[in-house]
Order: sequence, then C-alpha cells, then structure tokens
Amino acid sequence: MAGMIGWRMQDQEWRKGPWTPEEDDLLIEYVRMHGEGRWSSVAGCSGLKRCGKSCRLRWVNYLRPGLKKGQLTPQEEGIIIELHAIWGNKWSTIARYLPGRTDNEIKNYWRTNFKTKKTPSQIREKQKLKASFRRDQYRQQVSETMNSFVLPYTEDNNRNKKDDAYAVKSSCTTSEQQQYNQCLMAQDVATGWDVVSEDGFWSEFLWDMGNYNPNQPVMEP
DNA sequence: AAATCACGCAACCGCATCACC
DNA sequence: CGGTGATGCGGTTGCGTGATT
Repeated sequence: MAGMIGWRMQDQEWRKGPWTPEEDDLLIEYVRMHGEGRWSSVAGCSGLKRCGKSCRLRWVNYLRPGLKKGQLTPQEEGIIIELHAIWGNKWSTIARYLPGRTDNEIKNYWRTNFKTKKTPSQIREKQKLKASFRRDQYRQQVSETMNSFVLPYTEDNNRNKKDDAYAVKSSCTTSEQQQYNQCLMAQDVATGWDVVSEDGFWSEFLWDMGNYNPNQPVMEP
C-alpha cells in the first residue's frame, strides 16, 4: 500500500465525479473478495483512485445488491411522509423501514417533493395532489401488469380473471408465483389507497412493522 | 432549431460519533 | 483520558436531461 497512510493518500489526488463502469467493477470485486467495510483500504487493494468515503457511498447508494431502482410506490411514499412526521430529517432511520431504498434516495425524494418555502397548508395541498396523481399512475401500472399476467390463461375460456388467478398460481413456477403475489399485493394497495391514506393507518402499519422486524429497533424520535 | 428553465439524481463536503491505541 | 483514524449521516452542489419558450 505504497504512499498511503490510513485512509488518506500521500502525494496522490483522489478521483472525483461520476463513477465509470470500470470503477464500479473494481469496487464490486473488492467487496466480493473482502466484504463490506474497511473502505479506507479499497484504494490500496483494488487500485481504485477513490477515497473510502466515496467508495462507501457508491456501494451503499448504487451497487449494493437488493437495491430497488425506479420510482417509489405510493405505499413507500406514505411511509416516508408518516415517518418524517415522527423523526424529521432522520433519513437513515426512515430508510430502515424501506428495504432496498437508500437514505440518499429518500432525502432526494423529500427535497424534490416537499421541501419548499410554502406554507404548511400549501405543502399539504401539494402532497395531496402529488399523491393523487401517483395513485392514478400506480393503479394504471398495476392494472396493466395484472392484465399481462392473467390474459394468456383466460383466452381459451369464459372464466373471469379473478377465477383464473388460482389457475395461474397453480400452473407457473415459484418465481412467477412470487411475482404474481406481489402484483396482487400491489393491486390491493392501489385499490385501497384512499383508505390507507387516512390518518392513522400508517401509524398502525408501522407499529406492526416494528414488531415484525426486531433486527431494526424503533428509535425514539 | 436554439436557448432557457426546471427537475431529478449522483456525488461531495463537513461534522458527529465510534473504536482503537 | 486524549489523540487519531474510520465510518456514518445530513446538507448541499452540480450535472444531465427533458420540457418549455
């Protein structure tokens, strides 16, 4: 580890700015070999000219397995709103209740949607409008997904889609079943959105989550 | 078609905290 | 117990891209 003391490097500038695919590969390979943590030694072991902080951030926010990409679901948005009311800007705490989402992502989401200099009533109004728009989008998306899933099995008979759900579940692979079950859950969320948005629902839901996942203890606000 | 604007996201920075010596 | 390095967190910035004029 020539020229390196601790996590600083002597006589060497750290690279900054956007990561290249080659750098990503080096970091992934490093984590595969050494596991997460010890970020300060990434540069020495992998040849990356990035500081430990930068490597950790890249891994946590972008490369880590299990990360969800794409837009937040209305359910996730609801959780964020509810938890932010409890904890404020404790993004990492909120992120613990959204598997696959990062604190940075949640922070960006909040800043984009709700961090304005408007009055509280204006903020609430914007939240309602945004939630309403997203709900309609989500319903449409779920509806399309469900149609694409079930239609191939309904073409040859007159049974309705609800009846055919069982046929799909019993005839497809385990991963297809999982995917289908997720669709069903998403459909439930979409159809019940007006109900779940009411005051109190998320609190109960989160209370259940707190009991459900003992490895992520609920912190005092 | 070009210029400008607005937005979303990735990444950086500074500070706080923790762990080890 | 204080010093130093490592890590985590929240705030902020800057760039790319799509929308608008």
